[in-house]
Amino acid sequence: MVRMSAEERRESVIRAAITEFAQRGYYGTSTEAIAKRVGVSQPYLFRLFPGKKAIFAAASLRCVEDVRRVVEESSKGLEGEEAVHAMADAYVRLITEHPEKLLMQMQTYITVAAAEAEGDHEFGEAVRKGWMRLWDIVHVSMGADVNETATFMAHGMLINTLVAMGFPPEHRVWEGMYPEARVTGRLEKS
Amino acid sequence: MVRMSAEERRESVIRAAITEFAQRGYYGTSTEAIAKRVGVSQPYLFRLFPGKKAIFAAASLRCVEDVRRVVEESSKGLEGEEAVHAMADAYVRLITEHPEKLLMQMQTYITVAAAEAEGDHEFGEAVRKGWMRLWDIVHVSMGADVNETATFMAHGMLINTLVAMGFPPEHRVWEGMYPEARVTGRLEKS
DNA sequence: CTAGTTAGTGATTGAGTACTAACTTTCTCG
DNA sequence: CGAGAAAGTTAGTACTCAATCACTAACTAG
Repeated sequence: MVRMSAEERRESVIRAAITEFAQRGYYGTSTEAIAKRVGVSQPYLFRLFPGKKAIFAAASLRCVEDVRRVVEESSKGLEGEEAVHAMADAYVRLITEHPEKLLMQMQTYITVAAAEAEGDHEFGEAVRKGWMRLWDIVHVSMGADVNETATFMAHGMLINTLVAMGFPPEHRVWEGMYPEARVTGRLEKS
Repeated sequence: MVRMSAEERRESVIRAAITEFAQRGYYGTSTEAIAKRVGVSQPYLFRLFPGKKAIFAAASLRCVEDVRRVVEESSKGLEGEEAVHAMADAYVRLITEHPEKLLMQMQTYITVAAAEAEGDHEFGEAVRKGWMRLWDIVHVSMGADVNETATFMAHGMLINTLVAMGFPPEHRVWEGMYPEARVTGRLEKS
């Protein structure tokens, strides 16, 4: 048994939670599954986080932040066409190497909707804030054209959807997408 | 108590299942919640469907089909710019009047990913087939330009995402979208 | 060494859940 | 009417899951 500081453990929990929640969603994921992946007893999660929802929220926000960071860093110092290419490339690489982050994003969107419907606006507010940070980064990188920004983000959402639905890279549905998008492959079982 | 034919009941179950699964996903929705909404005892669902998964699949596929039908009918006899406008308008009206169908679509995408990861390709195959039918309708309506088709679908996915995340219609994130998209409002608790 | 703090576990509980089996009610039609 | 089929119910099983409680093991400062 490896002892860690609470802060380090929380990090491990967040990473494990992303892969678990990504695959089976909030309700489909048991806290025991997360604990097993971390290598810790299930009750101990409740020392590190106040409850299951808090774990999900932490995983969600981390994911949003990861995407923002990757896109931001990829386009640093670039402008226009070059920036677009770099950002698209970076995003596709992220979700190719970490498909769980793609699914976690989609789980997040849906869960925001559910949370809002139940009167919890805090989670949604945080997610929207993270999204707008990403939006603004793309926006300035693209020369502050709202239409182009929207189209760029839209293609990102389409990539997410097609990958989630399991369209293989060679499928004709990928025609008409940024050519980089095609490298995106199948989701793996983990 | 109103007696119905099994076929009629199945229809009611599908409608109820869409609203329930849309909000809380596959695992978050109990068969009892669906039965309550239908106005029937919970075990009776298992006479009408072989199991919970079958109910979800029926709800998913119905939703995909609804979208396809609405888009197809809206663009009938139109071409190019006119068809685009009509389809966008029809889609936005559909998800404004039936927000549950928007969420159910997103639940479907995620659940396909989960099903594929567990070795069930049947469900995914059916969903992809439905999606391609929609794709092809849009494709021919838009004059068979793959880039435009992809961009159109992409904007649809972005609308889904923004609505799910709860961005209000007046939010600046809607700038740069088709103007029709803006009418889309908040999801309601039902 | 000792006292106190931090990291972690095992046992349990109470609520919920998908699904089955056996039974009852209502409709239909010769 | 009477009988079979179709529509529906009640009761129950076997199981899972988030969260709590009371406890132990390991580290650390004086």
